[in-house]
Amino acid sequence: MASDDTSTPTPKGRKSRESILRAAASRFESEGFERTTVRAIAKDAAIDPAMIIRYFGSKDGLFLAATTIELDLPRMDAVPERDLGHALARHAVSLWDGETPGLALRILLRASAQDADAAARVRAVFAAQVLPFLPGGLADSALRASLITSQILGYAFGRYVIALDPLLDLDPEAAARRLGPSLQSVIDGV
Amino acid sequence: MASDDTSTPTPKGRKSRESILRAAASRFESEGFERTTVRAIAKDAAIDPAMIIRYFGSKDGLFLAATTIELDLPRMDAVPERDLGHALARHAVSLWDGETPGLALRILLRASAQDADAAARVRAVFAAQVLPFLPGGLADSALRASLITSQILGYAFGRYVIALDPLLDLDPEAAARRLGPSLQSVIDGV
DNA sequence: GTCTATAATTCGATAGAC
DNA sequence: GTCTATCGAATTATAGAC
Repeated sequence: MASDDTSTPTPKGRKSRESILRAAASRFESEGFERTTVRAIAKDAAIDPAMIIRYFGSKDGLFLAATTIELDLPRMDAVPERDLGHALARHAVSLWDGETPGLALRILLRASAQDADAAARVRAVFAAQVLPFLPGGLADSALRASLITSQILGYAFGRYVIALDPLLDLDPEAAARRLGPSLQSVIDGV
Repeated sequence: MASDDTSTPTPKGRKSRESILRAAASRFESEGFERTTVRAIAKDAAIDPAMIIRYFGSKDGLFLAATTIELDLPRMDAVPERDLGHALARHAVSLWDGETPGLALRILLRASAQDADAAARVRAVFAAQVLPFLPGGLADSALRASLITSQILGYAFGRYVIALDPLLDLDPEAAARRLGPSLQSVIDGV
């Protein structure tokens, strides 16, 4: 996966670049990486396929650009330990929904089922997002972080990939209310 | 996806058919459907690629044959409601591990991230496996079943797809012990 | 039942004109 | 910066000899 990128400072180039990224993200989300063709993205973006390679170097480079995620760690210092599950649930539910960074996360989740690099990036995201919020001195913190990660991934997978209807019907607050106790049980468990 | 299948009653044909299925399942699990080529399967099975098409009609047909799952519903009538989470966890953990039906489930899980049909089959499997074991008269049973499904899928995804190290280190009993309380909290929740 | 040879597509990526 | 034309590789699937 080459990460270099032809810089295009002109306004026109920038506009094309953005329309490519939008089209790519949409295709990657709905069809996955493998089944998405550069040609289809180009058609959606009303741009020549050759331009995509020019801008992003390769299909892999485009994928990287479309799934670069910058996450801001929320402040949870003030959250009492018994409310951590619900706080994490609220954070996760809102994170995965919407365009930024939800879309990139959903793309990455789907891709991680086929690509080892994408899987490694998912692991890295969660290692940075979950572990820091576990109470200090908690036993088995790495395992608990993995269990919490699994639950959040399961929620996202059930909702956005498998499309379990009852999950799709949940609004964010209701989802957090349902997810919270299960996350909390991981923290409270022996 | 054509499901017809050239019947091959001869012993030699049967043996070839089985070696193809073994090789296919192995490839599908480790590389996913898209990146697995009929040629690679044929090479693993020491058989000509044309034979695979002859036996299974198409790559899709082979995938179907390799992921046909027959699940026996465990008896849980005698399990008290407060132990249901742990019982479900034990059942799920052992189901996903091993060769039968674990291998087919793991293949299907990976494929469901890319293929809508596979996703539908995963939904169907869980609808049949989880819903019947929820206590009668429980409110929001469809939603609770989906939440339980999500947790189990998350566990499987974290362990077998993303490969979260702390989960890989768990033996079946320890995994069930960790998973149980979280599943139970879905049953106990308001 | 098995294999050789190849058809028919499709894809990512490149070269080069404008 | 954009597009036309095309290359070269890889794939599934088929036809037909043995």
